[in-house]
Amino acid sequence: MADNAREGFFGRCYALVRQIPRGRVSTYGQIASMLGEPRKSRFVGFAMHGSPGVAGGVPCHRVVFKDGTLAPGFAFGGPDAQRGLLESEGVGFLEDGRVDMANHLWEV
DNA sequence: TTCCTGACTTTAC
DNA sequence: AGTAAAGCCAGGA
Repeated sequence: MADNAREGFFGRCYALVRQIPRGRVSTYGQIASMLGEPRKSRFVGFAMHGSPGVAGGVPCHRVVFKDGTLAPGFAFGGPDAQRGLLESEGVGFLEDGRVDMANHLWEV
Protein backbone atom coordinates (compact mmCIF):
# COMPACT_ATOMS: atom_id res chain seq x y z
CA MET A 1 0.00 0.00 0.00
CA ALA A 2 1.46 3.25 -0.75
CA ASP A 3 1.74 4.39 2.84
CA ASN A 4 4.97 5.95 1.63
CA ALA A 5 5.05 9.59 2.65
CA ARG A 6 1.39 9.89 1.90
CA GLU A 7 1.13 12.79 4.28
CA GLY A 8 4.63 14.16 4.14
CA PHE A 9 6.97 13.65 7.03
CA PHE A 10 4.11 12.58 9.28
CA GLY A 11 3.13 9.67 7.09
CA ARG A 12 6.69 8.47 7.11
CA CYS A 13 6.78 8.58 10.89
CA TYR A 14 3.60 6.55 11.13
CA ALA A 15 4.91 4.00 8.66
CA LEU A 16 8.11 3.59 10.58
CA VAL A 17 6.64 3.54 14.09
CA ARG A 18 4.11 1.08 12.74
CA GLN A 19 6.99 -1.26 11.97
CA ILE A 20 8.06 -1.41 15.59
CA PRO A 21 7.49 -4.98 16.79
CA ARG A 22 5.70 -5.75 20.04
CA GLY A 23 7.88 -5.76 23.13
CA ARG A 24 10.26 -3.30 21.55
CA VAL A 25 10.70 0.46 21.83
CA SER A 26 12.36 3.20 19.86
CA THR A 27 13.38 6.79 20.35
CA TYR A 28 12.36 9.92 18.48
CA GLY A 29 15.91 10.58 17.36
CA GLN A 30 16.31 6.99 16.26
CA ILE A 31 13.21 7.13 14.13
CA ALA A 32 14.13 10.51 12.72
CA SER A 33 17.54 9.12 11.88
CA MET A 34 15.91 6.18 10.08
CA LEU A 35 13.95 8.66 8.03
CA GLY A 36 17.22 10.26 7.12
CA GLU A 37 16.57 13.42 9.11
CA PRO A 38 18.06 13.18 12.61
CA ARG A 39 17.33 16.88 12.99
CA LYS A 40 13.59 16.39 12.81
CA SER A 41 13.32 14.50 16.06
CA ARG A 42 10.72 16.98 17.27
CA PHE A 43 8.33 16.27 14.47
CA VAL A 44 8.52 12.54 15.06
CA GLY A 45 6.89 13.08 18.42
CA PHE A 46 4.65 15.72 16.96
CA ALA A 47 3.56 13.26 14.31
CA MET A 48 2.59 10.88 17.07
CA HIS A 49 0.35 13.59 18.40
CA GLY A 50 -1.42 13.71 15.07
CA SER A 51 -1.32 9.97 14.72
CA PRO A 52 -4.51 7.90 14.35
CA GLY A 53 -3.62 6.16 17.59
CA VAL A 54 -2.59 2.66 18.56
CA ALA A 55 -5.79 1.39 16.98
CA GLY A 56 -4.64 3.14 13.81
CA GLY A 57 -1.45 1.14 13.76
CA VAL A 58 0.74 3.75 15.36
CA PRO A 59 1.96 2.49 18.75
CA CYS A 60 3.13 5.89 19.93
CA HIS A 61 3.56 4.37 23.37
CA ARG A 62 6.49 2.42 21.95
CA VAL A 63 8.25 5.66 21.19
CA VAL A 64 10.20 7.18 24.08
CA PHE A 65 12.88 9.77 24.72
CA LYS A 66 16.46 9.13 23.85
CA ASP A 67 17.07 8.92 27.56
CA GLY A 68 14.54 6.12 27.88
CA THR A 69 12.06 8.30 29.72
CA LEU A 70 8.45 8.74 28.60
CA ALA A 71 6.49 11.83 27.69
CA PRO A 72 6.19 14.22 30.66
CA GLY A 73 2.40 14.23 30.48
CA PHE A 74 1.35 14.95 26.93
CA ALA A 75 0.53 11.44 25.85
CA PHE A 76 -2.21 8.96 26.61
CA GLY A 77 -3.07 10.59 29.92
CA GLY A 78 0.24 10.14 31.62
CA PRO A 79 3.45 8.14 31.46
CA ASP A 80 1.76 5.64 33.74
CA ALA A 81 -0.55 4.51 30.97
CA GLN A 82 2.36 4.32 28.58
CA ARG A 83 4.38 2.34 31.08
CA GLY A 84 1.48 -0.04 31.59
CA LEU A 85 1.13 -0.62 27.86
CA LEU A 86 4.82 -1.28 27.42
CA GLU A 87 4.96 -3.63 30.39
CA SER A 88 1.92 -5.39 28.98
CA GLU A 89 3.93 -6.02 25.83
CA GLY A 90 6.82 -7.49 27.75
CA VAL A 91 9.00 -4.41 27.87
CA GLY A 92 11.06 -4.12 31.03
CA PHE A 93 11.47 -0.96 33.05
CA LEU A 94 14.31 0.36 35.15
CA GLU A 95 14.02 1.42 38.76
CA ASP A 96 14.17 5.00 37.60
CA GLY A 97 10.96 4.48 35.65
CA ARG A 98 12.81 4.44 32.36
CA VAL A 99 12.37 1.88 29.61
CA ASP A 100 14.98 -0.84 29.54
CA MET A 101 16.23 0.31 26.17
CA ALA A 102 19.41 -1.67 26.77
CA ASN A 103 17.38 -4.79 25.92
CA HIS A 104 14.34 -3.41 24.17
CA LEU A 105 15.64 -0.70 21.88
CA TRP A 106 14.31 -1.49 18.44
CA GLU A 107 17.06 -2.04 15.94
CA VAL A 108 16.62 -2.60 12.26
C1' DT B 1 -3.04 33.78 4.29
C1' DT B 2 0.16 34.58 8.11
C1' DC B 3 2.14 33.73 12.61
C1' DC B 4 3.11 30.72 16.41
C1' DT B 5 3.70 26.82 18.81
C1' DG B 6 5.13 22.02 19.30
C1' DA B 7 5.85 14.15 22.42
C1' DC B 8 13.41 16.47 20.76
C1' DT B 9 18.16 16.18 19.56
C1' DT B 10 22.67 17.88 18.75
C1' DT B 11 26.43 20.95 18.90
C1' DA B 12 28.94 24.72 20.92
C1' DC B 13 31.10 27.37 24.68
C1' DA C 1 31.13 18.06 32.58
C1' DG C 2 27.26 21.11 32.52
C1' DT C 3 24.54 24.77 30.53
C1' DA C 4 22.77 27.29 26.54
C1' DA C 5 21.16 28.00 22.09
C1' DA C 6 19.81 26.61 17.47
C1' DG C 7 17.26 23.79 13.98
C1' DC C 8 13.82 21.10 11.47
C1' DC C 9 8.51 20.69 9.20
C1' DA C 10 3.77 20.74 9.80
C1' DG C 11 -0.65 21.80 11.67
C1' DG C 12 -3.88 24.90 14.06
C1' DA C 13 -5.94 29.46 15.03
